[in-house]
Amino acid sequence: MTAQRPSGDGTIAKALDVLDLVAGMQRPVRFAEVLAQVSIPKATLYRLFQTLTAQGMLQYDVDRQTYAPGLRLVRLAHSAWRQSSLAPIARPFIDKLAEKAGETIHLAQMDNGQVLYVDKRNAASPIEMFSQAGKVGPGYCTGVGKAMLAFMSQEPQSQAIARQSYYAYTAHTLTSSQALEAELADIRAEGFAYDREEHEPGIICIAAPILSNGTRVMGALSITTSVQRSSLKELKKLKPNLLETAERIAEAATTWQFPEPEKG
Amino acid sequence: MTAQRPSGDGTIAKALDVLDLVAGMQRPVRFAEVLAQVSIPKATLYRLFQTLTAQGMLQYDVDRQTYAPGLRLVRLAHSAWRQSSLAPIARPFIDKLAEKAGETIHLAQMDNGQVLYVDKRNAASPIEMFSQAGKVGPGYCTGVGKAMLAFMSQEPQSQAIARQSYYAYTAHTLTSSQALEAELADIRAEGFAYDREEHEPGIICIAAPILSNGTRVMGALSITTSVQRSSLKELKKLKPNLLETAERIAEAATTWQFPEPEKG
DNA sequence: ACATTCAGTTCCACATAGTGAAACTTAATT
DNA sequence: AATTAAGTTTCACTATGTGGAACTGAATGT
Repeated sequence: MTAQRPSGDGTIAKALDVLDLVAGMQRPVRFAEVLAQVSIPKATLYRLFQTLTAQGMLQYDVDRQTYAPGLRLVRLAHSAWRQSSLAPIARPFIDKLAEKAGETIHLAQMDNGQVLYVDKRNAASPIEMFSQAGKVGPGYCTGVGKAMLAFMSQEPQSQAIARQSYYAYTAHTLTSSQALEAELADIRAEGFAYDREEHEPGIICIAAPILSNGTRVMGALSITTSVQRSSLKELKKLKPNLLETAERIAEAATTWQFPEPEKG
Repeated sequence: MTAQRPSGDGTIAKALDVLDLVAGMQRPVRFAEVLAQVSIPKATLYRLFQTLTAQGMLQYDVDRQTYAPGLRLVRLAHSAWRQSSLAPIARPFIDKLAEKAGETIHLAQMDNGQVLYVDKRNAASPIEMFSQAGKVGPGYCTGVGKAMLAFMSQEPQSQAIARQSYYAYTAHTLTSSQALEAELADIRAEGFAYDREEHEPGIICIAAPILSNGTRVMGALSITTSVQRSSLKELKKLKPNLLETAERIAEAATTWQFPEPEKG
């Protein structure tokens, strides 16, 4: 529930861990709350907060005496999203897929064993901002998560598998690394993944990995629906569309290149 | 063109400055490029890059040998946007205004003298993701920028005014702090601001500040259109709607409170 | 009104952690 | 093969961050 990155050494790592912690609490937090969560002496933590606040990475609410992640992050993330995520490249393909499928599309990438959603297209009710991009989810019980895990290379894969919480969100959640590994083998064989109400009751999806050169995992793409609206069987009909879109995105991503810097 | 925050001391500040720089270049950059821009010795910069990359704040492209802002930022920004921006609170009001106005709505906040867009609603073509939130713009020649500057308190205001670049984007851009200050006086008197094609040719807008308790600037709201579609005169008719929405948002924001932390 | 507690802040001797000049390796260029 | 430029490693130095402890001040209890 605590430690996130390898981290450990370095002032910067420490500062970022604290940032992560604050962000992870999902609401403004008091100094003491954080202090209780970490094994950093009071004075040190205090100075860290000061620095981060001065830097705009944290925002201090004088009235409530709470800290929350600062707006500077939003600005930085804008660049990150544009430059390092698949979202800008994938956009046109996703739009097309969303239209054809008439269901919600998710685009996700791996971040530290977790699923990081970088884009979402909802055929029915459009527009979801940062509220969706940047969201994180579990790797072991989401379609995109499993699709990515299945195709990761040995080393990071086993790390990621070990890191999962295996919390039983629903009756269908895979709750052990053994169960997950078996499932991942299937996914590798089939080339795509199901989410059989494993994360949220009633919510199902099919997901495909986005593989550069057919090997390295860059992300995953999913079509989501509910058991009320549809069924796994029905959903599977979209498999060709999903796989094709995933491939197209992979292709576009490997080709993609930022405009060369002009001299001067 | 270089220095951004007060910064100066502290390893963390240095690291974040570098991050800002990389993000600011808007494309993946090579080590040497950055080295040329900063007054940090090679070895030090090198270690900074290593640390930031290890932390997921930067992403290294092995093939191209370039660095870009990392996905960890996207995750962090998600929290920042939800907790520290006006966007989640303002959303319903903006939706309503967008519908009524039939034009594009921007929600912005101040970040370090610059305008940071935190939300955008486009009546015509929906959906714009991170591509819009997190975007920055100049303070002195945008509607939202001027609206915020006009109502800032003495000290930060003069700082912000001093920091503007006064680059002439168009023939209508205010290109001196004097001209800007005169304009700001008008805006204070009127309670809202125009953008008379000052940032982009053909693009006009009206903007209102969002003031907590009628004084402290929290952000600004604008209705944008083009001279082809409409006119300043036409736009002004929406002034009451704009002002009312801004007030409503301010009200909601001051009332707003995160659910209290549960014990345990 | 006084005592108690707890959150937040400041202090300062100490040493860890970051620094940066220089040397080195590697890859690209002539 | 010689030359340049980009990236990486080394190492002595000390600036920077550390953390125990003492202080302040507000809030709660007696």
